[in-house]
Amino acid sequence: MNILKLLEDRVISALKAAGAPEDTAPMVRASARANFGDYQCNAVMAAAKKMGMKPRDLAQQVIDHLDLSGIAEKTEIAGPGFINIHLAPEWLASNLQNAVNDERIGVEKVAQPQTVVVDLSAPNVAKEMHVGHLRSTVIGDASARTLDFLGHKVIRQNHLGDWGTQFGMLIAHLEELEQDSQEALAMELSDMETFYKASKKRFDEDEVFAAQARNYVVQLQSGNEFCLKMWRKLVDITLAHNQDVYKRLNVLLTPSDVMGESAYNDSLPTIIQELDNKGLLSENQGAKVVFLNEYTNKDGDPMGVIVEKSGGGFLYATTDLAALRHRTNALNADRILYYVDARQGQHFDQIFTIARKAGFITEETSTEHHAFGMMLGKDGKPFKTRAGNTIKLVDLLDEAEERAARLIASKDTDLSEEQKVQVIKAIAISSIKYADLSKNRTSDYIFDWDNMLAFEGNTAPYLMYAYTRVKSIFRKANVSASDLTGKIAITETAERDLALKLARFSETVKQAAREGMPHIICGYLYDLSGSFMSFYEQCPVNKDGVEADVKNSRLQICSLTANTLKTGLDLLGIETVEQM
RNA sequence: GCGCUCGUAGCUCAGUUGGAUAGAGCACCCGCCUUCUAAGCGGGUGGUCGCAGGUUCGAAUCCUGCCGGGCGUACCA
Repeated sequence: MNILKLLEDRVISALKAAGAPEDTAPMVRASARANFGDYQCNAVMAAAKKMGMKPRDLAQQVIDHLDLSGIAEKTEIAGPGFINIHLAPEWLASNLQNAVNDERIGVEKVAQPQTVVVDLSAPNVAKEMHVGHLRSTVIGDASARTLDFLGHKVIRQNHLGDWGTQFGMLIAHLEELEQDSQEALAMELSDMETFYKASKKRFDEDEVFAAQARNYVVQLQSGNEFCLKMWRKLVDITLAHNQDVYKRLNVLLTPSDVMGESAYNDSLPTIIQELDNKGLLSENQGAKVVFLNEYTNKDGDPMGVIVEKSGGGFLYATTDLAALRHRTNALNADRILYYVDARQGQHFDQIFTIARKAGFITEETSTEHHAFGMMLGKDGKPFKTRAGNTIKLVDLLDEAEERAARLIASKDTDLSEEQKVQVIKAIAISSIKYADLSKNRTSDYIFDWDNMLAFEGNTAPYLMYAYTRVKSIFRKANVSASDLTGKIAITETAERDLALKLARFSETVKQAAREGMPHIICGYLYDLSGSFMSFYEQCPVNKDGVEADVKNSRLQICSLTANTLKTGLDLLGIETVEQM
């Protein structure tokens, strides 16, 4: 049950009945503080202004027409004309009861499912994934999971960087290694960064090698079989590396989601042709350019986007246009979401504009660059290691596991050794992911080991811990959630607070899906966990003196709490453990 | 130069798209484990929301101008 939607519908009716203008938005929000009720309507002040009425008079008329019987126990006017809605505990209880018995815990699927293409991760061939890939991968994955949960058709697209001039030197180096030393070959390929750097070194230092590398670029692009075979090898090795990382990160990407730059190769001339047919193409200094009046360059002239180089090669704008066309025509996308660095904002603005003009996407296609900020060092400057490199993703994960292991060692637990290993992994990976997911993706973020691998406060372990506490109650109670029957009653403040939070899951998930912002779910789950922790302290379940019906009621609240936490964490791609 | 973006507590971040007294975590201080897991709970200290104007019933949020950081600004991606 989406409470927000329900209240909005009722408020709209009441506003209409009170004579408010047709386009008046209901403006129902969760109340800022408890004494303002559970939800508040902020629409009256603005509407009254338009109508030339006193806000409080209009508010009274809205309340007179507002039918919330059985839902609210009290609606009142406050301040300049707010309408505060206090939900009835009985209604909260019955709402909760429905969710307990619903396998989707009260979250309806959308009425009109869309086809949503999610562009995420996009690592490069022959390079290690580094921390810079974390946001795209993890946030994109969470958004995809959330859209999928709501019933949309989600198509993940991993736009792999698998094409370009660097493949000449990579192929030449791979060939050398295969002939010279199997040992060196195995070693370098176990860490793609080493291989890449060795190739670069050869290219810079050896003229003969460099000439061969350049030759191979041409060969590869003209479809030479040997070069293609070597190229394929590099791609496969990289994909295998990446797949290990995805698996470790609990990210739902597979090799079948890979649609790399090379996949659009053959359609690039067609793109140019179609741009030309539409009259969008110009020639400038030998290059083929689309000029856009919407943007200006340094000299204040219309900005040109080069789609074909003077030598005849294509650029990433061309590839991205081909991808847009493919996603619209072949994949039938209603929405296309790009989880890509904010630095490419202008690039996406441009290609979206061109694609619309060229008809590669329709008027209805929603193209959204879900940008995220850069990673900065503790000094607020772009992040680098002492050696000037970025941190490899695998190194980050290793460090996290070491820290988690130290934490577990310091705890007095009755976990088996086997369980400990599992818990360490779950906590380590979750902490890293949560550090990224819980922040508003649009701003830059400071990379700091301690911060990223924190285990207290608003972190994944806190949420996971809340989950284990609920599960612990069920172990002690010695019942399974499915055996629970009887009426839920809400009497204590902590129960009411928890019930309200549980009821808000639906509206939260929908908002997060709409905006592609998993941090909204994080904030919600943290809030929910906090409410549960208070409930846990104040409302005993298994202790002596708890009446049977109270115990039964609380167990059902616990059951829904557990399911909501698990579901919510799953939408974030975070695993739960039963004990920790 | 132009464009985009950010500036909120000592630090890291929220702030429901213009709502009421700006919220969390970390750090610091005080309380709570013979009672369902203390990775926890309760309480406290800490703010001129970069600065100055403007818009209006109402601004951290919108507009303008400054200040400061970051990014982008056609033949890399």
